[in-house]
Amino acid sequence: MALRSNRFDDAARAGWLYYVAGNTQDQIATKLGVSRQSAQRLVSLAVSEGLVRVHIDHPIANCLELANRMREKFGLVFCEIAPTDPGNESTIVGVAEAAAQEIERWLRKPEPQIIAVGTGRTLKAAVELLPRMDCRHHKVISLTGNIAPDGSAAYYNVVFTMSDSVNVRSFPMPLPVIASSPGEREMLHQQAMIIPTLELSRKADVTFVGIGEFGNQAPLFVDGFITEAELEMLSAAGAVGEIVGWSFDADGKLIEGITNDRVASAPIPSRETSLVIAIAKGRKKFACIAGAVRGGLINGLITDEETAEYLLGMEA
Amino acid sequence: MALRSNRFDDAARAGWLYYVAGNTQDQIATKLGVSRQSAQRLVSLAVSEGLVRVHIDHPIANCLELANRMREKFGLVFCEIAPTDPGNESTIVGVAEAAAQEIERWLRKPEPQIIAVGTGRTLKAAVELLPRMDCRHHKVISLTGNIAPDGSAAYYNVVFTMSDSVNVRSFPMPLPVIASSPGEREMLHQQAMIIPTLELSRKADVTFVGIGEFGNQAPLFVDGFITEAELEMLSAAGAVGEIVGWSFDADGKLIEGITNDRVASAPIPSRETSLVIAIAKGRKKFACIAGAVRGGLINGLITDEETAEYLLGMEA
DNA sequence: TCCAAATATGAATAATTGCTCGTGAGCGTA
DNA sequence: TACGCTCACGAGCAATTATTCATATTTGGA
Repeated sequence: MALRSNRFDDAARAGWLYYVAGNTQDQIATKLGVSRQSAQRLVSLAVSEGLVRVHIDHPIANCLELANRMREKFGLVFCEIAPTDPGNESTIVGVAEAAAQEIERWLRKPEPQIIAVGTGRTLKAAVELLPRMDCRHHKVISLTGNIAPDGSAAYYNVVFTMSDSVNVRSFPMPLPVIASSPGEREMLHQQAMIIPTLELSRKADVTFVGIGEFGNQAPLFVDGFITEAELEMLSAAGAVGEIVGWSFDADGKLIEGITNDRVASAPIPSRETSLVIAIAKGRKKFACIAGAVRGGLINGLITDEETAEYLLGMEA
Repeated sequence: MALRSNRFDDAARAGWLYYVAGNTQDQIATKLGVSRQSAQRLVSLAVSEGLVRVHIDHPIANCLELANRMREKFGLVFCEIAPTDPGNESTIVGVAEAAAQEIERWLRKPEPQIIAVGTGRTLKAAVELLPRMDCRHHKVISLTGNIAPDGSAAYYNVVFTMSDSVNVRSFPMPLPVIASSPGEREMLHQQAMIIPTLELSRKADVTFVGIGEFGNQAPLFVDGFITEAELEMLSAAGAVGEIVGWSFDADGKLIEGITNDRVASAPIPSRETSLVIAIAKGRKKFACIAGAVRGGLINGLITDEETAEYLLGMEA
């Protein structure tokens, strides 16, 4: 441990000398008394371990304008657009960074906040970008269960990742994501450990969720929360996307039955009294993001230029 | 203007693609439709214009420990130590970054704050690092006059620099730094525009100041606020440093007379009721920083490892 | 309209950075 | 002790980035 933290210390120092003080790796090597290659490794370790945080302090005009038009067209309370990296469809680093920024903004508030979180790859990436901070006065509530179908801890659950860097009172949900029957879901929700968490989720000041798409890459299916048969039934019933397990159609209306009568997640908090911010981008998600905004399942959105342009281009 | 902002927009986008999305400059050139050289220039423009902000999210153990020992030894309420770049004595980028961080922390507070600021190169560098933000609810007060001896605006005044990026209610002092006589100083302080500003400075929640050293590089002298004769008289009287024009000796006691009876700056706010943070580092400043902490002229300090080690090594 | 100064561009080249790979030290195990 | 494994190290080389310089192109005046 001492070794490890010493290594990180060196990495941080190398990163500082490189990015902040503007030394070359050669100079750093001399100053730290290591070889140039080692200095290079320290710098790259600092980057890969997220010790080095970069952000661009300039509002890119196109992003601002798209955000305004999005708020206008879809009546969003909050909208933030990150640049798109053309030709790199899969990178989520832009929206993750923007989301981290926004989550941090909430965490910095001195008044105690109730922050609810869903799941998802992008959300998880965002949470990993959070700086170390001490926020004991806030509460972070997971809207969804953290038990994977095989009984292990669900990988894309976000609450635990957050506690790596942020000291906050957290309320995970020791539940599966989708119960085996409506009755079981009822029973689970009666548990003493769950009731106060559900209660808190209803009072969330702000909620951050991902949006899962349908299709053969559907995260609900890929992660094993639903079977292929259920996936097909849901698709046949018009499902295009899902938020914390609640499947909805192209108009953002929740699908009746199938899996929705046994989703063990808390309901999406009210958009009347709180801000529900979705973080999602990319072509595969166009339809489900469109559904979520159309149906008012969310009133905040963090996405990228390409997605915003698609959403603004489509029929209202 | 459109061109300029467009250029900055491109630079920001190039910087984003480079530092955040991790593209090479070649890829950026293709994506932005410019030559590789132009892409390189855009990236470097983004850096030099401060559009790219880097910071290290890892507490370097040695810096933390030094800060603790500083607080202990000198009874400081606040102390922050930035890494030293060995062999680059002159760089102030480390403490400037740390200071910017702390100023930003105050500016982010939702409750209205009264923030007083002094002058100095390091403080100015720190303020230039502030991100764009909207803080209409705070007030920023200059403790010192902003009129240079030749009648122009004093270059190292900080309030105007701050308004470049931060939208805040600012209260500059349209005064010289040192009046020609005690009587003139009295008269100036009776002006209707000055009285409320002086009043506010007394109620500051936090104050950020630089510390000027004496010697032939003394900023007070170099910037023409005092004559060579005055500099020598002050030195002979034991002056080792100066905060917003108030000269003090090695024990941090204000010098009597000479220039101190006509300094037109507001007094340094009370350390009983507010936090007075000095930002200073470097060998030339060892003596004056030591004086300021010994005499309790300040109760907060942002400096670097080398300076902290010197201060901790000396006789209390 | 024309000229001069300032500015931007791309080619060439120099400097820096990143990667691969072979070596050897450290370490646990048979 | 010998063996095999992992891992950090640095040499060498490939890739990327920064700078310089000569040449256009724009801009602001007369």
